[in-house]
Amino acid sequence: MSWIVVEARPDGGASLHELADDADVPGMPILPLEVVSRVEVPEADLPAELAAREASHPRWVLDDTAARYPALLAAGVGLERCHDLRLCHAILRMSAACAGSVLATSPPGPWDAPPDHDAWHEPDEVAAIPTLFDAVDEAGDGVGVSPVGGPAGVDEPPDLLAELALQLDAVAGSAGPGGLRLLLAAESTGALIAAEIAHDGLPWDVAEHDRVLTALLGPRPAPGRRPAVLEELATRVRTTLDAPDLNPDSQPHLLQALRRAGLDVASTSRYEISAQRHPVVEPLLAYKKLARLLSANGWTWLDTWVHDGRYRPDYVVGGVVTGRWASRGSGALQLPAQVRSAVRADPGWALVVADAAQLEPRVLAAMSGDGAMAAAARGADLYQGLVDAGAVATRKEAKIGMLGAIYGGTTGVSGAVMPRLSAAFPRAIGLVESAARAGERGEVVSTWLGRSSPPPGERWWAARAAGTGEGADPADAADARRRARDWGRFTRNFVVQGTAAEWALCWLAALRRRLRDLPGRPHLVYFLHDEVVVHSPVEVAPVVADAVRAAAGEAGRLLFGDGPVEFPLDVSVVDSYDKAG
DNA sequence: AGAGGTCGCGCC
DNA sequence: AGGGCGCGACCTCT
Repeated sequence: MSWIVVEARPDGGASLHELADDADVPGMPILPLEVVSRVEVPEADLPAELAAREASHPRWVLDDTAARYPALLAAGVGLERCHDLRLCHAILRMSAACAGSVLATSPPGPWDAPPDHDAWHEPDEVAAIPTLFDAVDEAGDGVGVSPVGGPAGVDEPPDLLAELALQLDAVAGSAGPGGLRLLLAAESTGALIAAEIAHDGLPWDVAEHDRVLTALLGPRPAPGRRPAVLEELATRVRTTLDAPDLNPDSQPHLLQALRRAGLDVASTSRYEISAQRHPVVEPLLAYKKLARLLSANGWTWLDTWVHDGRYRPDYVVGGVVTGRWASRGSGALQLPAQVRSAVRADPGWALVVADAAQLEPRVLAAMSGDGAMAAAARGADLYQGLVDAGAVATRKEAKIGMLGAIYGGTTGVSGAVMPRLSAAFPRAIGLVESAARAGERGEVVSTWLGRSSPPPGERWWAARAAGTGEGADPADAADARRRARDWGRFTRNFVVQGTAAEWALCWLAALRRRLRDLPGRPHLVYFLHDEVVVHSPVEVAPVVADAVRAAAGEAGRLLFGDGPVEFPLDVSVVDSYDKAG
């Protein structure tokens, strides 16, 4: 076996050597060739901005970035670019653009198996993440370097270069090779970024978080006890409902007590309760709000997820069917506004917080080529632009109408505004309507770069068969229609949400590259669908803010060329996250 | 005791 | 009367 040796350079890059199998190089991380290879990827059809770099920079081919890269980072090695075979395989298997390829038509193989997280970590080891030296020591029997898809030593290790060849073939023969290449590059860079964010961590002020909790809930109680403020609210709820033994955390009992007290509710949801006029509403809603804070982001969360002043989100790149990232364990994508003041830059550092304004409607305008909507999106406020264009009367109508168009809203204000939007912006609305109709027929839809939606499952087709035709039971027919509409809402949203996710990935990747050129090592510390946070030395922060904007422009050009749609950002330089925006 | 389902709600 | 998620609490079933 030959080995690739990755050697950290002082400038933060890495160099590599190929070694004989008995080589022993103390202090250097070593990976077997089957796990990581340096490969030059053909650059045909890449946008010019990428192609120039593609020619001169190596792209590391990894079987699974999430499994390999943390150890590299721990050893002080950063990779500039990679091709993640696992993530790219998943995209290409599903993509309608290469449905006829060998890759897509082969029976399921090891690259289709879900990643085995247990194989990455040795729970009994002191270090949660195995070091590369562990991998080398145990490589002889496969432990620690087990490939994706099967127990070590049982299956043949997947052949990385063979898989790469299949993937490149699938792309080259596809209907949209340029888009897919960009998508695969962006997805893979996302995998690098997710690991880098986990490595660096989001700076977190535990004392400030504790202050917030104490101010809202009272001092931290003994384990198993309610904080004083919550207990007080619970008592008020019990008294008001005349239910002395009520546990307000129990939905069935709470619903029972509410109905007995005369409230007209069918559930205990905040929405229903807030519509009632009753003295219990105020303390109960306050209770629910604070109980949520305590259970989701209270002291237990703090103890579990924040260490040494850093919160380390565990992102799952490609974890959502649309291409959005998911997260694992700590609710990284649901940090409530209440605790954002605890996200605090280190002394001498700042947070550069940026979010893309009305990203999804802008993406829809760009991908549909709707000139009228693009013109309305010229300013910083797209919704006001729709009003100024005369399409709708108020900004509120514009917002609800656009969200309805993207999410599939048909009732209320949303449904009422749709005909006017459709008349004013026929291509944009036509695109989402067409995606909805395709989904209702059970067809696959695709994003701008070529990520495809999953087809409906067996139950969907069975329900459709049962509900279609002359003699169908009316109940079956109604069920089939409902399922069709539901799936149409999913595919309608898929094309927009998925393309927005692609824009965001390109934005992240472009930003990361720009940050590498700046002094002081400003680095990404958080990502949330259409928002990024960069931790930066204070004196570099203004340049970082420029880089974030420039990266947004680059993302727009990468996806849509020099089209008319702009992607403005709201950028803030702050010392804590709550001050952004 | 533990697994799995439902609800409710946080984020976009 | 919307799309996508993850998580904790409770509850039920095994």
